[in-house]
Amino acid sequence: MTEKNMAQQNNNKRKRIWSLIKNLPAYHARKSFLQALASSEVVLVVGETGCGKTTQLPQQALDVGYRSIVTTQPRRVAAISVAERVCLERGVTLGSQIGYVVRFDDKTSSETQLRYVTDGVLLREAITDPDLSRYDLIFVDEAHERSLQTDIVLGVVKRALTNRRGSLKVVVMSAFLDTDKFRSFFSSFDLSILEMEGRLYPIDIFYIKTPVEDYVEAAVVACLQIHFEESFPGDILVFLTGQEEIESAARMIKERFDNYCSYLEKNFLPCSENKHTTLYHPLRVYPLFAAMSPDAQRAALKPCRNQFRKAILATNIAETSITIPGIKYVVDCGFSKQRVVSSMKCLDALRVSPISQAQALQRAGRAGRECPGKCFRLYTKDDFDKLSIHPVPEILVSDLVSVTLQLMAMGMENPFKLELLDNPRTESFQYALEVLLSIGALDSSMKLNAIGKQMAFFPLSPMLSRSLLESITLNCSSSMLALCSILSTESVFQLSSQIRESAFQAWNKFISSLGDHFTLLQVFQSYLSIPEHERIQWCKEHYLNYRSLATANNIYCQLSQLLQQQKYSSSFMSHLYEEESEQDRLGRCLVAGFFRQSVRIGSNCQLYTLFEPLQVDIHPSSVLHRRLSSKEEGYLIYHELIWTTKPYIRTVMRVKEEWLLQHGGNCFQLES
DNA sequence: GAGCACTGC
Repeated sequence: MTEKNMAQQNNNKRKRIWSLIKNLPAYHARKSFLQALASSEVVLVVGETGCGKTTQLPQQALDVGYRSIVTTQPRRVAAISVAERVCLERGVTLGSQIGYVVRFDDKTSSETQLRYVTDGVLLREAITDPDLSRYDLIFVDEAHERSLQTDIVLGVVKRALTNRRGSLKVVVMSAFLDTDKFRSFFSSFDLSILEMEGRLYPIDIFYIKTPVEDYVEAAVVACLQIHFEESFPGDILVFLTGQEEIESAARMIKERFDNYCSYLEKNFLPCSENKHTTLYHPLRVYPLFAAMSPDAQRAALKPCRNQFRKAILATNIAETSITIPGIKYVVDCGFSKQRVVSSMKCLDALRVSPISQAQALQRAGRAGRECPGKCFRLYTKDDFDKLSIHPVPEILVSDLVSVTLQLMAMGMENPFKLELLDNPRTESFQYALEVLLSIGALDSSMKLNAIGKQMAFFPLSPMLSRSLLESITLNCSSSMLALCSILSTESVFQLSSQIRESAFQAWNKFISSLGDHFTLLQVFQSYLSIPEHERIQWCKEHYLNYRSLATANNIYCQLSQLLQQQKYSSSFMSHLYEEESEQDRLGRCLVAGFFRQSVRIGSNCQLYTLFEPLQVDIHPSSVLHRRLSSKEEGYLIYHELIWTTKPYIRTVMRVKEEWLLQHGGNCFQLES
């Protein structure tokens, strides 16, 4: 028999094993899952939220003798809460047989056989163990969300399957799956597909008859209509796109509801409490978005015991991240803010764009978790049909510098070759390689060098990693650790229009004339000097975001530990620039990581980026905004470039020309 | 003088 024939026969054998098991009730699912697992290398499980796939299937695998199982989740909270639930179901202590690992929190031990992890954690493990050899079974959950990390995990897992034929099995789980895509992605393996029945209650979906111009107005009307016409109890969840929309909708609902109530009371109702409550129930409005304080978020989630009806106005944080009890009605505006691909490199732009059908289903599903519900879509059925079925995979619109470094650290010399569900444009990878080369992570043959390996070791952006490594050489790593930590977190300055004056006054003492980097460092170092139990109060007094600072502190501790593990030899350190101030040395380190993001100050404070021919402005939130004198010359570096009404640079600092010359990766030379 | 959807190591 020829080789070709043998290959063909093997292929046929695989095809025959492939099976499709449709809509299994839960009691059948158990048997079928174990059969599928026994006969295939890859199992795709499709099932809505609540079908028990995440909690039940890994336990079944445990019961039939798999001894090292991992289940990945895109989000921390999910990994933690699922692990806790499974432990409760089995009556075992968290961290013994079953545990979880998320950043800053490892609840596993040597006896742990089933671990729930975020996919970022698994990718980090893959750097030291690219074939994931410590696991015999890997579950990848929420694959339909197509997050950057999940897509990369799927690529790495497929590679491990190929390298470890026979000793590894994979289960991909999702709510609604592009089955064909996943089937062809895993076509070289024995594959089973399992569909499990969800436990969602039926949801009636209503469309608007004619398109609306202003969906915020439409959402307000819909919300009030539901309140007055639909049965009580049952809370309302309204999906809008951002803080501004949510706040104005909240104002409008409150206003109109109050007006209507006083109109009713004046004209129809005697002032009797009883009659009052039988004719209409009170309505309370709660905003919900990520930037809110945890206290305010909790208020929106607190059950109201049917004393009034809640209307929660949320961003897509309520789509996946936060589950709100008591929701019976969903209003969906059909839009969300999404990152859009930009022709310009390293430029973020958010735009309000139509959601996908999958997202619309997800939003509607929020109405049927506890009882039959209703979903009111503020768009026509025609418009729904025109929506794309699946969301744009994140990998197609993301910056790949970090991911490329990680893949190379796993030993892939050519990350282009990793098989992925959707391949990013070649330019994205090429750009990533170009960046890595220029900041010194690659040698001239484009292979990862010692510095690059070190950079991948830290959970930081490659540019920050580069700055951190430079700071070891220049003997200022302790302050750089703090700077890296605070630069890795979201904004610490809490903006609110009412308290602007007093907030600016409170921030004044932190401000550094060099720019935002040292201002932030000043804030963080002051925060660290405050006793722990006084920190929350201190943040309140200074209008600072406690959550961000606490996260920065966690990162700071993690980075310090990692740095200690590394034990850099003294040959790594130099005595260069010893006579300079620490600030100057820190500046040099930042330039070593971020010189690609440098800007020349031209006449009249016109700013031009040096790597892309682009004129930019300093964002009004920067301490250097309007602080450059009209005759000032020189250079700046920035941490972020964002496109809103025009290109803005955010988190900006002044740098010296000689720093660019000496730490700019040989990209600069003096004009003759 | 403008405005930051959401995750993650």
